[in-house]
Amino acid sequence: MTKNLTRREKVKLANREAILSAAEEIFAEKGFYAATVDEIAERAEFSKGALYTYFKNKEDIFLSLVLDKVDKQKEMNQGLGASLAPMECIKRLIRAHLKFFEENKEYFQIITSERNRFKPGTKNKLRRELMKRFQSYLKDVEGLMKAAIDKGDLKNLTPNYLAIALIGIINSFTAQWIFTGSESSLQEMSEVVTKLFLEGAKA
Amino acid sequence: MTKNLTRREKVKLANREAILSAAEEIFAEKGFYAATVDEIAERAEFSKGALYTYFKNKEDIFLSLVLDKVDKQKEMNQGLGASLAPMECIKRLIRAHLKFFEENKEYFQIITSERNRFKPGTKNKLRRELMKRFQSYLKDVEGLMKAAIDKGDLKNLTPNYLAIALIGIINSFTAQWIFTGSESSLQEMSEVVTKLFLEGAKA
DNA sequence: TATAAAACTGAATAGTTAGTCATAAGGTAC
DNA sequence: GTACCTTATGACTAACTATTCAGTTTTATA
Repeated sequence: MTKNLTRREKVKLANREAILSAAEEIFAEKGFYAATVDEIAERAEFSKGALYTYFKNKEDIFLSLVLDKVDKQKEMNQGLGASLAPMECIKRLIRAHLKFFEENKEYFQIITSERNRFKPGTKNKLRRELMKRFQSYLKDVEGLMKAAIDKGDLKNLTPNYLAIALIGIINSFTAQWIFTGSESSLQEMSEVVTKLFLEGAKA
Repeated sequence: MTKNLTRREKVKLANREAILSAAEEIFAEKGFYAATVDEIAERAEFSKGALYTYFKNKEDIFLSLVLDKVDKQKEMNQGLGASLAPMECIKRLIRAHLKFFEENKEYFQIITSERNRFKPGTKNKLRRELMKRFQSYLKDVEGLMKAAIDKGDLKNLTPNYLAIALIGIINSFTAQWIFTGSESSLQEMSEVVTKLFLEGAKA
């Protein structure tokens, strides 16, 4: 699918990816404001000026990056088979989420750090787009919860609350995994997370 | 207890609080780097120079603020009666947490945004202190979980995981509450949160 | 009220950084 | 090989911001 591109176009695309990848690391480590364009350029092995032929400005780098990842995550969700029994779907969702964050921990750090700044009221088109996708993402999980409730698999609670709780547990495990040095495997937490979410803590 | 302070000392203390309160709003809104000392000074109705008679520098303002709040939160935890049955304790912990975040949403925003930057390796004394207190905070919740397990009230899972899950659910509800405009009461979520944590989602 | 100490002010300083642009290098097509 | 076009470079600019400090105002005391 990356075919019927000229050599030049392919190089351009690869360079773009390299810049985004460098930016991901820097933004994760320092946050949007403390990260400098110079540093991103250096890590990507380009001059600063070159970055501006790929992206309009620093914010454009940032938002392109996050947008790409949000889409990848959403794609992943769709790929986990809505045809399955809702319950099985939820188990897979948990595993897929943990896998995604394990493979994209910089992204996780970026969104947890910067989500506050995506709040309503912003004029920027990309930011609005991003907010829209965050919301649509939550809605997807909610939809899954609703299906499971209708099937009688889950308690009849507001799907929104179920989704918030599940995402919260996943995020919390991910954050702690990162904080403690990301040494073990995050995916291995799937069973505990699933058990805690479905069965609860009570004996 | 604020007695046997001279008038001057009392004013000084009040001013310090005012500056921290202004800083809290600005830091929550913009994050540490994007917040400017000018803006904090203006909101606190002081000149920029005056801030430097109260605090060593911008970071000192920030860390003093967070340290104060961490301590308040810890204090709150201790105040909820360790003598009670563990189960009752957990219920109160959930309510107390939600209440605290409802009353300190700026603090919540600040720590979720900046926690990444508190990671190991920092030389700064205050930062290390802060990290230590975060850890000790998690340990407190873990201790509670352990007590409840020993009593046979909770499943025999790693207390660390139980604590992570509960904190995750609470944080997630808080984040969503803030994201959607903080209009309803967050404390009212206590029952849902408790139910989800203890009973789980499964029907 | 006079005096000294404390606290405040805001302009000046020193440093940083996003973004630009004239110039150079590299690639493409004939 | 040459003329042309695309991309890369990095010094430069303009703007911003943390911190300082000399001079001013306020407060406490006697």
